[in-house]
Amino acid sequence: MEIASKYNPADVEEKWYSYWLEKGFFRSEPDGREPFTIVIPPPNVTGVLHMGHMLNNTIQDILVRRARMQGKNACWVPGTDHASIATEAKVVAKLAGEGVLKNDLTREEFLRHAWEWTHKHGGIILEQLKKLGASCDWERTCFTMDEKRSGSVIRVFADLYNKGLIYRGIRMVNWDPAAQTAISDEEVIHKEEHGELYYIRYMVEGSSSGECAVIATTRPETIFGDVAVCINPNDPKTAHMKGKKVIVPIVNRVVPIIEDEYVDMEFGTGFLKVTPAHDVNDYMLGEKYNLECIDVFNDNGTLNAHGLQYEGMDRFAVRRQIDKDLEALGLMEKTEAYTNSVGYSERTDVPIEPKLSMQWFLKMEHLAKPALEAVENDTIRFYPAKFKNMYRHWMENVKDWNISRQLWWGHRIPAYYLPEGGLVVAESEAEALQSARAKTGNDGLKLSDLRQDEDCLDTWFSSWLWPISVFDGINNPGNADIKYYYPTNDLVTAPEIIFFWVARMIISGYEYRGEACFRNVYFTGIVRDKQGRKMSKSLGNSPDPIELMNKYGADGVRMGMLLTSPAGNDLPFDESLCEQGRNFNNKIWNAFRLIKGWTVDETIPQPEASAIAIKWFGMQLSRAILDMDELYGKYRLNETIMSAYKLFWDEFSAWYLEIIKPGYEQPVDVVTYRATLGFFDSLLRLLHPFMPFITEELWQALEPRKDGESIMISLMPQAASADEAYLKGFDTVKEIIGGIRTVRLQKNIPAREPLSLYIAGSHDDRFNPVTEKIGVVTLSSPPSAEEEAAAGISFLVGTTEYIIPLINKINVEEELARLDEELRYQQGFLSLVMKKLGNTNFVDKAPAKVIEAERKKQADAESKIKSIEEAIAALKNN
RNA sequence: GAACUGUUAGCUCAGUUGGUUCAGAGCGCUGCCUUGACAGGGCAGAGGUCGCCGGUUCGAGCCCGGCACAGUUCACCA
Repeated sequence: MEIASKYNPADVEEKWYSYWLEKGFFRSEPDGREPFTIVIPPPNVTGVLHMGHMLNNTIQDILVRRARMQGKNACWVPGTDHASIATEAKVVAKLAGEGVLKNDLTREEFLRHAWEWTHKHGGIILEQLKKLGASCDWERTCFTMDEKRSGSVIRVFADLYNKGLIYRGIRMVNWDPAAQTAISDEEVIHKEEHGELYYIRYMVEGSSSGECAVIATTRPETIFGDVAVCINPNDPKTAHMKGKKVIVPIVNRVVPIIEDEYVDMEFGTGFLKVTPAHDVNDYMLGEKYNLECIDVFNDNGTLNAHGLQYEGMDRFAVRRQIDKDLEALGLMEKTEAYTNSVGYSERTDVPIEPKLSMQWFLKMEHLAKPALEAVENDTIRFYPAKFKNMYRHWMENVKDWNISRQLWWGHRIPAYYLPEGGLVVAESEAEALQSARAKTGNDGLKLSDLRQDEDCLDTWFSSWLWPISVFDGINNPGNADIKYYYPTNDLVTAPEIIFFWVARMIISGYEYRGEACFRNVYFTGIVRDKQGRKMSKSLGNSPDPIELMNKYGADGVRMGMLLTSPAGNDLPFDESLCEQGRNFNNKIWNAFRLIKGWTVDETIPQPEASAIAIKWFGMQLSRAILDMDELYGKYRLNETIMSAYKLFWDEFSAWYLEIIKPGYEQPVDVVTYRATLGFFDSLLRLLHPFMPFITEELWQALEPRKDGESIMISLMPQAASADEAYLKGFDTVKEIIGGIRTVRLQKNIPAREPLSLYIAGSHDDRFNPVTEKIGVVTLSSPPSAEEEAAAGISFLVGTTEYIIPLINKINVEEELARLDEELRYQQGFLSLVMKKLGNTNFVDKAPAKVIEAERKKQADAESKIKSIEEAIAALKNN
């Protein structure tokens, strides 16, 4: 059989993915097995795969594939999110490119465009996940705006409204002037910004002496909304202004000086302009003193009629212009550089504008309680646990959630306004009409008399139901799927959305199922470039995942993503990681080539060394299985893969295969061959969750398989018992061989030149065939006392001295110097130990076990010193 | 401004209740190796005052206090 010396992923990946699909291995239906469920964090429906998705979905696939191989009924539900703001923005931009303005369209027309866009670009990302090997149950693919999910959202809204948890009210909200919608507090990102602090003169009314209040502000463009100036009643600096009135520049509005301790006496001049419509704190002052609220902005961030001659100009243009105009009027005292923090919209990256508007809110305090407890008492575990702090802090200070958005793309709020005022909330128009008639007592009421709320719901108001709604557990709470698959097991997501999504899912889980929505949450890190920058489209520093997979293979990239990404830590991504992954694939490939290249001779006996190697590797394998299980349990996946990596590369390839490898063109005995195939099979299974494609390819080629067989539905190998002493004995063999190799290198002795190796001291003979084969040595006790004393090169393993008689090859001076150095080190070590043992405090207070250990160190050191001294004497005698 | 987390080899990270040679792993680096699975490889090495200062202890990478630096989250005074 001719097998290429390099593994070519392109040849096999598509083949096996199609095979898995065709055989329905990803499909899951409720049955008698233990379920294992993961719901995908739904990517934006029109998004494309980026490195963050690669990491996130690789991890999910590993967890799902492992669970499946543990005999569980694994179900990974895929789907996409309608991403209200993001998608609407894309559609608006696309239409604008065609010269069509959103405002010129009716809601229905706009939604037609949006659906068209969604159908055109939607689901690309799910296709890309297939290339990664994602073993999702594609028949369960959901969309947050498909019929069942939409129904769930509306039902939940109505239910929470009926429970009195949803209310409507005028509040100061975060207004995004680009998207022209309100957004929640969580969607506001504060950024440090270097700006100016403007000192503006507000002349005192009726003063001829030019008396004025100088007000420091960062937002001069809001003076059109000024309705008062506030001072601290305890501030001597401003006390002389009490009771007076000042004139707002440009607007020439006369406003009172009011007093409130809210004003910080240390800041600026001690005067604060009060603009209730455009600042949260000012709004509170406005409420307290019953001040007028003058909104000076249009929804798009330009000034409205209150802005006088500035009407129609953008808020920032007005700021610059007003600076100049005030200067010209002599009312600008000064400006100074000032750094403050400004809220930006997470979606559109424009500064948000505090704005009063009518919005829908969900009361959170009561809902948050069980969700907080669940994480506190580890009913739901976070990996890493450090995120518990963040979660607790947010939950304990949770504010009501603004759930309405002034958008069209999303779930329209099912509230219907009555002609005579008031509203009803209902799951359908028919029900709304019924309720409206009941409420008004007017049976003649028609649907057209009702007006449905124009707003739609926050995207997260649909995704917070995801673990339930994908199993239709809202509409149909008793169905077989939800009963079987819920609660889900693991959630894999980014810490950035812990409040947006994770916390709210937990809340809805308790509200609608009365129990946790998942057991474990694995928080991935952020994928960064070598310079530590977050990978992003705008920076252009993100490699294209599809190209990466073409270059290194899906398995290689999966390995690369996993090798250095502990949970919750950022991943400094570098293509060389994929290279390492690819190299590992190649290593596995070539080990397979080696094994399959052997001819098997059933008549030859099994070499002793092979029998030892099989016994040893079996134990080593068991130990690795236990190790991996423990690491999996702690979600330390990078360490899990490293454990498998070292098992395959170091233990299996470098030791096991080297020991059992028959000579060139020699056959292998059948016992060893069968055992080796068995080991290889186990190794492939252990590696399968990480590298699904190459493991399937080799597993299929390892032995004849029937149609319908697959490594992905086989079971994980189980650990057998391991004899620790035997493993330790083998470690000693490795050290001895290392010693021999070092001597060969130092003395330029070819690796295959046979040598003698004398043993002076205790030695475990069980492994001699291995030592002799790999070390290319003949082991023996020194043939005579004379030989033992004869010069050679010696090294210590433990307290045993191993001597290679090389009298002709050594430089006595050099060897003596080396031994002398070693002797001094051991003597120094011994003296430290003796000092410790001579310390009565230590001897009195330390536990017996520790003292015993020190005594053993002493004995060992003394024994080593004796060996070295003997070697030195032997050299000197020659 | 507050809280939390972290600081161990060139890089990315392990290091359990303080106690055996406990100072580790992978990558990278250095040297040697060209026929026999694999140079996408083999073998052997070098590299660290465990951020700094103090304390507790017979004993500290690990516990306590302070400091420095970094990151994250929250809050925000115009």
